[in-house]
Amino acid sequence: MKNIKITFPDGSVREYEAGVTAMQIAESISPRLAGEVLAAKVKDSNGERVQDLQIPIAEDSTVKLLKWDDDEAKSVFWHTSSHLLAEALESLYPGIKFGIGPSIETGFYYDIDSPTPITEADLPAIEAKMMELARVKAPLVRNEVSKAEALKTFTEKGDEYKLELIQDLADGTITFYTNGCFTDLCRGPHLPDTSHIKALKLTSIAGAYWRGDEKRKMLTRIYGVAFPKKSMLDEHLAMLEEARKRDHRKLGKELELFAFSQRVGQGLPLWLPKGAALRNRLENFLRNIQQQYGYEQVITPHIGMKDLYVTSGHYAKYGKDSFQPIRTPDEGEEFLLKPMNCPHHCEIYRLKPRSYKDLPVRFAEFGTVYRYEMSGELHGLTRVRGFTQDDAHLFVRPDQLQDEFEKVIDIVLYIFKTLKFENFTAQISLRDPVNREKYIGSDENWEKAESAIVQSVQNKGLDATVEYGEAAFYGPKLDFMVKDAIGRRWQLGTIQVDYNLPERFDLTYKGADDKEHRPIMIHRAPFGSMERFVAVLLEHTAGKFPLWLTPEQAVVLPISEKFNDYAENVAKLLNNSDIRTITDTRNEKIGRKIRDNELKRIPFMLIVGEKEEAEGVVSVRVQGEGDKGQMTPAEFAAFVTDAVAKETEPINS
RNA sequence: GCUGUUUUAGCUCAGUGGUAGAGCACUUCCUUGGUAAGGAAGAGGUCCCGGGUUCAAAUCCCGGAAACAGCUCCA
Repeated sequence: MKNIKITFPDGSVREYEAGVTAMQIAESISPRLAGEVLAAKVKDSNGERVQDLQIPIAEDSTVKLLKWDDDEAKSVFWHTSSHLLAEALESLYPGIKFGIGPSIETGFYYDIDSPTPITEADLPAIEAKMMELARVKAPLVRNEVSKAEALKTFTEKGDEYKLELIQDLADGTITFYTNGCFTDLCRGPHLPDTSHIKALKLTSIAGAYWRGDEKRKMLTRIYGVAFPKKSMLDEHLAMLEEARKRDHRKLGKELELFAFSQRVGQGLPLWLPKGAALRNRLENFLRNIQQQYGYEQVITPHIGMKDLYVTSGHYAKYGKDSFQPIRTPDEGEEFLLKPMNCPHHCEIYRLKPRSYKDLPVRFAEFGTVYRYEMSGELHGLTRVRGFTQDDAHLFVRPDQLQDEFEKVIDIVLYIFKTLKFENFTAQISLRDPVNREKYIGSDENWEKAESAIVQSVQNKGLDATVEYGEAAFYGPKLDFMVKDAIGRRWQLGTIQVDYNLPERFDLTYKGADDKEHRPIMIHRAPFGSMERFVAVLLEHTAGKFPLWLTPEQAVVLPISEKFNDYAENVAKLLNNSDIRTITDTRNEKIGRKIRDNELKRIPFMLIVGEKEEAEGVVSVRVQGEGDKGQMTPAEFAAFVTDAVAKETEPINS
């Protein structure tokens, strides 16, 4: 028997007989490893792949034995869990048909078409069945089958969904996996057997269109998550519970930042006094930065003639699915609520002839726009029908594009740094290479714009993913995404190159050659929208905003009503020094006042009683930390002012 | 928009075909205190909206709205 060399991630090499399996390799190293290993990542002359532990390895390879801590192992684990779910469903609901059942970021799901409806109430019974089946320690058996065989199997079973999937596969690449009585069309890989699954929870049930197509049948999707240890499941559920407490919709209500009213309308947020003040501070913060970068503020109306959007091309694309035109007493006169600010800004650009020496021109506006999002899409402040973009449009010469694009990246990164957003990802969105007809503009311009973005990202050392097919219909873009409390991904900042609108609005500038040239437009919004940004900020900070942003910075707590006057004086003094200070003069004990104000997340509590009044000081308590000793109100004001300045240090220092 | 669930006091939520409930918050009174909930009394409701069934509907049925989860969509 021939020997092969297996190289491990640490560089060490061992020899095995050809045909050894990853499981046998693990066993040869240690029994404990053999117990923990879930799958193997094998790299040989055919490339790198994750595969079953039982697949023989025939040639010299690099092998990584994957354990739970590897994300790839988790995927395998959850993929097998979805097969376990299917097995349980098939035994509980005879005649059930299956769509697809993959692993996802945190868990797995299976799409099913059941003859009897399955509801949330049925989930515990399904969980119990799954655990029962898992304990049997059924191996997952891999079988390679021909397309004809595969078709025959599922024709007999009467599962049209699997048949449709098989039709799309090439002969010779089809594999089945069987666990217990359940056989599924599946590429794998899988766990060696189901006994690794020690704890699981079916988390939710919802409809999902077959193959993601809203014109096709809606299947039932059951979501779940599974773990190799019970304690891991408990931890995971506790984490979800914690995350729910950070939900911006809950915090926004508790902290009285924003609200919705059925009478005002769906998806139309009402900013309450504290929320509005917070938003104003954010806007001023960005205004200051933009001023340093040479932006000019403009203000444009909330509506525009329908013709404006016919010119921009938006009417043709979105007209039917938007808020419908506003009519006037004048026959045939129609206005649209503005769904974006760019057309208005283009008109400002057009107002006078521009010279190449004037460029770049940068128009910024906190512009409120209205989009008729489908009702099922609305979500707290992250997806609304009326929102304010921190919008700006830069009109640049081709030779300025790169530099301007990079400066916008600088602004976005500065904002994220100031607000301590560390877990963002950058995504370059390019055209779908197949469906080019979805996009307007010439190939040449698209290629220039796409390469400008890719180059800028490289120059800034940004780690960005590239997504094809995610570009806007008028140009490619760079988006900055963050995750919310429960792992949903939202786009915040966006920078988009646009060759299209300058064309449609016939924007020009006079070049050094005395000829008319076409400027390039950059749309950009570092926050994305004020609404979404505040939502994400709320979830990131769990409502404990940085000092410079927080609605109330300090609250004065008198020990008893006898010191209310002193408390009011201290608050007045601090407010005069621009420290946002309130008082709590309720007839309550100090312990009660501390508790209530801790829960309101006010950063500083200033406790005043007999001692403090006599000495003209306050006792400072930091939210979440406790007593920090005494200082005079003036010292406290200086301290806070200094802390605020540090949080919002200007870019150039 | 689609599938499913939900909607009861300012908030969080019990509840039942026959007089509407709790805790917190609120008001008043007592208490005047030293670092995370002092005590008592009181007030507060279109039980989401509109129809139907019934002697009787907040509860059952139908329609609608909104919220939530997911899908689809996102200039």
